[in-house]
Amino acid sequence: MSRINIRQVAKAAGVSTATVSRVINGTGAVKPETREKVMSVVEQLGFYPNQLGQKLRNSQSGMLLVLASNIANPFCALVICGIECEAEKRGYHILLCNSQSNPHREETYLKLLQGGVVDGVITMDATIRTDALQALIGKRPWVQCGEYKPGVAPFVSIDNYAAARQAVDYLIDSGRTRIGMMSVQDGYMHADERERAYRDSLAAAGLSFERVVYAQSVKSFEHATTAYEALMSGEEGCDAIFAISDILACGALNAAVKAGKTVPDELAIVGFDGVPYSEVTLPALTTIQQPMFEMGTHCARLLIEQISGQTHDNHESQLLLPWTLVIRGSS
Amino acid sequence: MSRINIRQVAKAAGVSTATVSRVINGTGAVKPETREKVMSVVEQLGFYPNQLGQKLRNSQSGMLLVLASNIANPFCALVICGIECEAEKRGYHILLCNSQSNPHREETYLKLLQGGVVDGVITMDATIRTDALQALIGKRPWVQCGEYKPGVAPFVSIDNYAAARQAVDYLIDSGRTRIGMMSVQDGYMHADERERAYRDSLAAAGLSFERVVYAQSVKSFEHATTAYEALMSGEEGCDAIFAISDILACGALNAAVKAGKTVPDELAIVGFDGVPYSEVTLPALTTIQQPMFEMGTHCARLLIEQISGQTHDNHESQLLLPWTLVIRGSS
DNA sequence: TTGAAAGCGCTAACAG
DNA sequence: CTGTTAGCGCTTTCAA
Repeated sequence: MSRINIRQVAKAAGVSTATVSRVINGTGAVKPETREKVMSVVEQLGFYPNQLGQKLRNSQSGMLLVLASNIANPFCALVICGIECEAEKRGYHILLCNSQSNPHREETYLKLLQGGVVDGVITMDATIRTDALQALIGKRPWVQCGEYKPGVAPFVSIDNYAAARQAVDYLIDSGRTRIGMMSVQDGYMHADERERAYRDSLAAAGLSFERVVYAQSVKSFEHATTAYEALMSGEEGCDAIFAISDILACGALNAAVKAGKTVPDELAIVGFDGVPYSEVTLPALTTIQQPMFEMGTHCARLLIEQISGQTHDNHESQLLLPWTLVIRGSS
Repeated sequence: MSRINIRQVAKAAGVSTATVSRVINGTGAVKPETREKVMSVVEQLGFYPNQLGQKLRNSQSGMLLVLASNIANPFCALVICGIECEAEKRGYHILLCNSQSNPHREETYLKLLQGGVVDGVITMDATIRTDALQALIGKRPWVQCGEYKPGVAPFVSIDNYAAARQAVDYLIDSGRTRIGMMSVQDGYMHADERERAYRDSLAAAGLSFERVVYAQSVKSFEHATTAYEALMSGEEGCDAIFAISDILACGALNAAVKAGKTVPDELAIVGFDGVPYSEVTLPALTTIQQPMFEMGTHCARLLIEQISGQTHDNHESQLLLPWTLVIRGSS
C-alpha cells in the first residue's frame, strides 16, 4: 500500500495541489463546492498528508525532546506527565529519551535536535556532563528540569538547599542527634546541594555526629540496604536518616524494619521527592514534596515560548517552585 | 542563527551537494583529499544535516510510537526500557504518548503514524477501544504489548489466564478458603482473563466463597483502601486477596496492616506484575512476575521486522512469554 | 478563487 | 571519483 500523496488527490479531484493544500489546512479561500469535492476525494482515497513533508516545508517539527535518565523513576514519570499535558495544549508532541545512564544514547537523541527533528529539549538529570550537553545542544531551545546549572539555560526546579535544610532541621527539632544521610555520588548538583544543607544544619545545631553514605545506585533497593548498614555501623548508629530520594528512603525503611528497628521510635526516616508510593509504605514516609507535575508544565511552557522566539527575563525563566515538608509516620 | 544547509557546505568546499552527501553518509567513493576538505568545512560551519530532509527523501522516519496509558506505572516504564534498548540497537528512536487515559491525545499521536512521522506503533493498554484503534492504525506496522486482541496485530504478552490460575491455585493449596479478588473494571482483556481464572480456580477447588471487588482506579492507593474494605466486609472477610496488579496489592497490604491484620497469617496477599517495589513492601509481595523488559525488546524487534517488510508466522508474532510466581512474605 | 512554479534540505540514478 | 538532475511531499508566493 504505497502512500497516496497530495498530487494524486489533486488529480482525482481535478484541481491543483495548491487547492488541496488550502483545503486540508483551511488556509486561503476556496469555493465551497471545490472544498466539498476535495474533501470527498480525500475521504475516499484515505489521504493523510505526509507530515515529514509539511514539517520540512514549514521548518517546524512540533516535537519536544525529553531527556530523562530513568523513566522508571516515578519522579521523572510525573514530571513527564506535566510536560506532556502542557505540550498537548500547545500542539506539541514528546520524543522521549530514556537514557538509562547511557550517554551514547543521549547523544543520538540530541542529534535529532541538531537535525531539526525536534524543536527543543528538556533535560532532567541527564547523565552527560553539563558542559558536554551544552556543546551538543548549542544555542537551541533548552530548559533544564530539576537538575540544572545556572546561566546555561532556563531552568525549573526547587531550592534544594533550603528544602534539605528544612528536612534536616525538622529532624533536629524533633530531638534527633545522630542524623545520617543517604545520598548518591554521581556529581549531581541537587545531591551536592542537599548534602551541603545537611552539613550546614548539623553545624548550625552544633551536632557532632555527621555521617554521609553513598548508595551505589538509586535504582536498586539492595544498594540501599548496604548503605543502611553502613549508616548503622559502629558503636553508635543513627537515630535518623535523611535520604536523598524516596526510593532510597524506602529501601532504608525496609532494611531497618528487617533489622528489627522500630520506625520512627528508634529510627526516623525522611525522604525526598514525594512520589506516590511514599504514602503507602508502612509507616508512610515523611518527605519533601516536590511539585513534579507543575515542574513539567512550566518546563514545557518555557521551552515552547523559547521556540516561538519569546524572550524571558531571568526571573521568568529561572523558576524555583515551592515545595512542602510532608510529615508522615516515618518520623 | 539560520541553519546552514548542504548547499552552503558544498559551495564552501567547492564541490557538489552530492559529494557532501556522500561524505556525511559514508556512501559511495570519495577521494580522501576531497573528503578531508568537506569534513573540515562541515566542522567549521557546524553543519548538521537536516534529518527532516533526509527522512523525507528516504521515506523512512526511524521512529517508533509507543502508546501507554500511564508511564508512571512501573510496569509500563519497564516495558518501555526494553523497547528503547532494542530500538537503539536497531537505530530507532521512541516517540512516547503517555495518554493518561485521554483518547484524544492518543488520536493526535496516531496521526503522526498516518503522517509518516513514525514508522510503526506499539500499544500497551491503550484507552481507545481496540476497534477504534484498528481504524486509526489501519494496515500500518503495529505490535500489541500486554493487552491484546488476537488477530488484529502481532502481540507480546503472557498467558494471563494460566498465570492467574497459578496464583489462585497457590493460595488454595496454602489452605486459604476465603479468597477475594481485587480488580479494575475498564474492559481490559487481561483483567477479564485474570478474573475468569480466579473464578475457575475456585470452582475447580469447590470453594464457595467468591468475591470480586473493582477498584475505581489503579492509580490511587485510596481506591485500593476502599476496595479492601469491601473485600473484608460482611460476617466473613477474606483470608486471602488476589490483586490484579502490584499497585493494588500494595494498597491492600497497606490498608490491611493499618486495620490491624497480620499479613500473611490472617490475610495473604498476592499481586501481579512483579514491579520493583513489590520487593520492598513489608512484608514483600508474593506476585506473578512478568518479564517486562523482555516484553519490550520482543515488541520492538517484531515491530521493526514488520517495518522492514519481514513477515512472520503466527507462532513468531504472537508471543506469550513465560512468567514466574514469586513467593515472598505476603503469603 | 485557482493554478503554475519554486523551493524546504536532502539523496540517488545516471553520466561523465 | 564527481557533478547534474530529478524528485521525496508539501506550502506559498505570484499571476491570472
